[in-house]
Amino acid sequence: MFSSGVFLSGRIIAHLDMDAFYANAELVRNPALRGLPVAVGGRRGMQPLPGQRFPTLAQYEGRGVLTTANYEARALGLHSAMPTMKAAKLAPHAVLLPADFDWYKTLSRQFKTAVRELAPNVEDRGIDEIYIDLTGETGGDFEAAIELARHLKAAVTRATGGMTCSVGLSENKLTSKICSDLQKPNGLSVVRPDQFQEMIWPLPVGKINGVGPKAQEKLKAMGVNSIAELAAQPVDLLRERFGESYGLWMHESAHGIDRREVTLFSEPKSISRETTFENDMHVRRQRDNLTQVLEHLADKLSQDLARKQRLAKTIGVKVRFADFKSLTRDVTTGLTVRTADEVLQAARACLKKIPFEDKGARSTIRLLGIKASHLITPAEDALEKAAEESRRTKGQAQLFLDLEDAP
DNA sequence: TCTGGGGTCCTAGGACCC
DNA sequence: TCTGGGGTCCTAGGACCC
Repeated sequence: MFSSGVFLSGRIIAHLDMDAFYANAELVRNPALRGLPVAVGGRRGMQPLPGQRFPTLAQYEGRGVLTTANYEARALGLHSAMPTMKAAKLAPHAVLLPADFDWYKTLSRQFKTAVRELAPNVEDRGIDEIYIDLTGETGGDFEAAIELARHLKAAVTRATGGMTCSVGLSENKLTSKICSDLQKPNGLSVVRPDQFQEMIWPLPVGKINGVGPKAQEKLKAMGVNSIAELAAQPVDLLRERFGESYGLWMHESAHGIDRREVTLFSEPKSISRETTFENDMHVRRQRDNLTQVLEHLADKLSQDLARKQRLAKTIGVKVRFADFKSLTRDVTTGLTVRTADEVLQAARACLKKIPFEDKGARSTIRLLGIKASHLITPAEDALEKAAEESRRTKGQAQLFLDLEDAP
């Protein structure tokens, strides 16, 4: 029998974050990279120059940003989301490898499977991160959780051929996420319920997952930089400045309150494909190229829909102009969309709504994308069609009745 | 140094219906 | 002839995250 204490005690949630995931994934299959500064990014097909073992940033030409830099590369000032050309100026001799998502997904599955074998309550947060509810495994005891976390870390390293991760332990997702970042790489950090103020309050507000650059800027203007300073703000003031729900959320976050559960499954809400061109394209003069791109995106998107067994009620397009301003347009037709042709047709209808011009800012684009949303399963689609059919026939029956009633 | 690609959630206005 | 308030759906944009 469980003692009632188990139910009265708080939760224990772990946040597990793989260290420099893509870069370290490359090291796993190519140990010769060990010790070298390695960045992942750029386009496919880069070859090492003659006499060199690996392609380097210096030889990169074109658009894009780094997706990851390992710790050796970070020491040279590189970081993810840095424009590749800027990185090349900073560290021309760093190794640059193109992203190989199939390989990263393989390793991702491996580490998640290893974790689930020890603790099954896992929430996916993308390719390299998970939350784990350890309440059941530990009875809410932090010493037991630390022990289990050590096992989890070892299992992850074994399952991935030597990759490390950092783990945060606390009573909720918000705090564990902050906490896993306290010691990196290969860290294990704990924030017990009575340690929130001592350990988290001194940190900058940007450490809260959900407080981004815009909110930080606004808070700074109010004289709020640390989480402690945010916690000291009257909740009404935050609601006034940031909106009802975001203001309240900020206030609660600053006080370590987060009731969100670890969710084991979630339905996909949208599926999209987009691409940035090597060179900007003129919407009229390069119409044929753009058509090809659109067809390719529609093709890929319909494959994604098929793989995930979904149909879309809404299709949207996204365009980014040469000046980086973006526009979106979407359509909901009342029909569900599935095939490449159907996606393409809907996407064309969306594009018709975009105010392109012959010259100037609205004439040249750098990105084109298609998005499917309001997704339903084939079973739901069949149900809705049946319901529609029944409404229609009922409507007809009603019409007949009305006619019969008529004199 | 010009800025990738895949997502989620929230807000706000207008249409439309009751 | 003027005037409600609420609910839901659609659309566009923006902030944020990995």
